[in-house]
Amino acid sequence: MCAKILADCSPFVNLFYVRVELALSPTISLGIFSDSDDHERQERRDAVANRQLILETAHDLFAQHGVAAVSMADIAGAAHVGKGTLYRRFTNKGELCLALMDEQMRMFQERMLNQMRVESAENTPYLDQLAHFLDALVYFVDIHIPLLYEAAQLAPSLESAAQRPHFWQYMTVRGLLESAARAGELRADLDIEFSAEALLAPVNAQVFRYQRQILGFSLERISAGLRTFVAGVAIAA
Amino acid sequence: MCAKILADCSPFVNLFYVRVELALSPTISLGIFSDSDDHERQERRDAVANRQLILETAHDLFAQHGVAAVSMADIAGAAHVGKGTLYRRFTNKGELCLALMDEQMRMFQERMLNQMRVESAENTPYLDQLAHFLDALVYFVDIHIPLLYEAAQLAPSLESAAQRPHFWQYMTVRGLLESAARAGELRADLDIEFSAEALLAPVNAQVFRYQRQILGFSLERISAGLRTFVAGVAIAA
DNA sequence: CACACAACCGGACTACAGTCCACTTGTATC
DNA sequence: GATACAAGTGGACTGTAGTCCGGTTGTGTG
Repeated sequence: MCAKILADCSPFVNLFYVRVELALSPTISLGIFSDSDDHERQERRDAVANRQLILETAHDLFAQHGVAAVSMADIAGAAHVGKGTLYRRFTNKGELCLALMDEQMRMFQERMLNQMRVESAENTPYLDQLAHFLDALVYFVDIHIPLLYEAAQLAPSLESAAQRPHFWQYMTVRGLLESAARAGELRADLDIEFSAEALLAPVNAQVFRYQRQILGFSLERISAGLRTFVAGVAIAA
Repeated sequence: MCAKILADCSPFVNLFYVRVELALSPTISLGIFSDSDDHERQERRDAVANRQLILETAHDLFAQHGVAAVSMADIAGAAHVGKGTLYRRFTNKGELCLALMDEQMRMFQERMLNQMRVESAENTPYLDQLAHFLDALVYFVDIHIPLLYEAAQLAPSLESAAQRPHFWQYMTVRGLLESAARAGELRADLDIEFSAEALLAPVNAQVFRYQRQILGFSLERISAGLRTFVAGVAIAA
């Protein structure tokens, strides 16, 4: 599925951005690009209430004891809900973690999208836009690292939703690199798809957490380092 | 502990290489740099036999059913050994996976060490050495990715042994970058420690597996991409 | 309003990682 | 060879993720 979306995508940042956002919206489970009223049989009212209840309960428990220390049974218990109900709403703990940051993720995407629109209008070089994006991403990831890390560890299958955060990041970076290439900002020989992955690799939850907690890198340092690597893919000035 | 070793380490590649290897040898559990006969009370003969038996059994089961599909209980059962015994030898599944590739890892280190010695003698630029190292690493990681991935997922604590493979890779890359810096091959502003991490990030088991299995990148492609990124940290020619 | 059925719910159940501890055995010492 | 005890051993036990299924309830249709 990812591959299909990827293949279909228009190279224009703004366009595919919105599309990706749509495609990955959790309320629209099927019908990838159908944009409005596919009333795919709504969730029942009690189910919606439960989802909300679970999310709030999980949020509180996570805040109180840390993500890793809270079990699914704990959440179900605290929300006075059976485990079956919990797992019907969120197929695994990683999914729940992702759902918990869904709204903020959405806002972050929105913000980045806007920023890129503005910067494009101002003719900011695409590689600068890329650096700005990565900078913002570093700070965003740092805030949500407990949830992101947990989600990454508990992803059962590789194709699964745990890759969702990574996916739009990838599409964005790739889009910016492609734009940069068209604008002649890039070294000619560059493998854009690989480069997008490589630039995002240090922001992978596992890698990022290691850099922060074991190596003690500051956010500024990581961000600056990434900026250097972005500069590395530019044509020699 | 890692931090300490790291701090103490001589910047000379060859030296710290050997030291790291020594320090991380699984048979020498304590006494980090004591180099020869600390007869730290040997394992009992039956224990040694069991370790071997377990390793062989695990190897066979993994080969037959895949790493993920084999449980610790399976291994214990097939080896006619209690779970207590199994866990006394290998504190978790990740540790067992690492032990399983210990010898080949050792040989790989040896090979790389030799190669770097030769290339240094021939005055091969350090950045070229680095590219060669990363190239070899990509192929090595690919062979052992099932074990490496499992080990990475099952690492309980960050400081734990699961970082062992990463650690010497890091020391090597960092050492090469430092040598390159001294030789004036590097951009002046470069953050060497971060760069070492960033160059290795695409070889992180999770990231690497994603690139291979979902994105379908070939080994050649990854290797070539990394080479480009190494070139990116060089001074403009 | 009554009916049907899909969606929902709770909690018992399985499978697995990892711990614990009472018991056994190898080995160093005299 | 007898003794002491550290090291090793097996398997019962705990805690957690995730599945399953019989019973319940909300909602669209006549």
